[in-house]
Amino acid sequence: MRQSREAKAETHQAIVAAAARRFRERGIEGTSVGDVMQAANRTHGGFYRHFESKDDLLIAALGRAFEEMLGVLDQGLAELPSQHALDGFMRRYTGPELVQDVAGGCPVAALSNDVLRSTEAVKAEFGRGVRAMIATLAAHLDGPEAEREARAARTFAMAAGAVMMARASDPETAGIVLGAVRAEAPGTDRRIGDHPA
Amino acid sequence: MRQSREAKAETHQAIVAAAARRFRERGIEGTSVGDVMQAANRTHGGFYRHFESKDDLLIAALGRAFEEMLGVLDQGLAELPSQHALDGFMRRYTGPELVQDVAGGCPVAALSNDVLRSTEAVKAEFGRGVRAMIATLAAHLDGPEAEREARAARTFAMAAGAVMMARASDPETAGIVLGAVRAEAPGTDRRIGDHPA
DNA sequence: TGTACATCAGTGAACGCGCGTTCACTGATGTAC
DNA sequence: TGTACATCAGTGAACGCGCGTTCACTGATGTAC
Repeated sequence: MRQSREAKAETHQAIVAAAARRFRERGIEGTSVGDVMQAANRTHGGFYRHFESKDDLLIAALGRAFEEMLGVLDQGLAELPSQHALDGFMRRYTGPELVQDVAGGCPVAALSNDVLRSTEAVKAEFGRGVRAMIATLAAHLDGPEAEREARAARTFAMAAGAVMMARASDPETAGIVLGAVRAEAPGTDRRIGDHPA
Repeated sequence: MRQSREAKAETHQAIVAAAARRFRERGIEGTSVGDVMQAANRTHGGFYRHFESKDDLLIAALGRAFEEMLGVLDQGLAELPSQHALDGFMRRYTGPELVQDVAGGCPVAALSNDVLRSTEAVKAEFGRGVRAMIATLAAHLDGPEAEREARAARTFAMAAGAVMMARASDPETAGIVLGAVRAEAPGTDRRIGDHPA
């Protein structure tokens, strides 16, 4: 039974939304087309009316996941004075709420290793998301533009690296890593080799 | 034809060495037991004389990969004065040699997302490796002990995060991220929100 | 030290299973007149 | 606006394939005497 244009668009969105969560939660290879379609309350056969391949879906799902994450980021940064933007970001990004929510958390922290082994098209979409994250964070800082981007990129790299390491470790190790980046002097701006005051 | 104890030990090491590279290169789900055994010049059926399961092999392979990485780290840090240990580490870890060599590079940068979705036993082994990396780096710093560990953990998180993001992105984005953490003021010690001098 | 036998490392076929993708089919939607 | 027909969204069976694991078998190694 043919569905209306609206119904098709709804299905499309449901598939992308389900995929954006599943891919983050279970990884690319750990997520099957059937899983996604079931989560979207459809049968697997209809999948190819919407996407050319699983990779095609992955690209759409990455776009969606980054959009969601940029929303969380913007919301968290909205009311912060610029001198607290970086540590506000760091505290939120490495906090239990986002660390525990793999399916709804940052695609960088959930899928970097999977995307590494994907096609150039997937990496291009991922790179677009990474630059959007850095740009959004940088927009909340002050100082010369090139330097704001670099500071944003360093903080983001530290936050994402810490979350990935913590999630892949036992709880004790996770605590050490997250504690270090969240500490009273978490620093992403002090020169390497300098000693904290 | 039964093999001698020595021959068995040789086979065992060959399997672990092959697995340590394959898992990093292709991921956990992307690496089959057959692949590994072929790389070790054996047939797949003999695998279960050495390991109880693929997960059991993964644990051994992680141990091996961390050992290799600790060797690289120690070697790179050996002749550096302590005030340059962190930026020496950062430059080596984020340099093209290690970034491009996924199979022989850091297991954290290659497998964090895969391990995240593995069993507790695998995470425990991974956590052990992470702590060993941090401890080795911290041993080359000076200052109070707790603070050395925190600085080492922050730098390691930033380096690993940057490499993971860069590998999963298009070359342009990779350049931005790696450039930021390798910049003349790469800083992992300055307080968040401070402006560089 | 020599002999007889038990052990077991490694082989390669086979297992059941889930995967991505294809396909014939259905019937409601969209379109041409 | 009404009618006749083409389109195509969604269904569910089927495809070929590679996976982790098991198994009967082999013959050299290890061991008991």
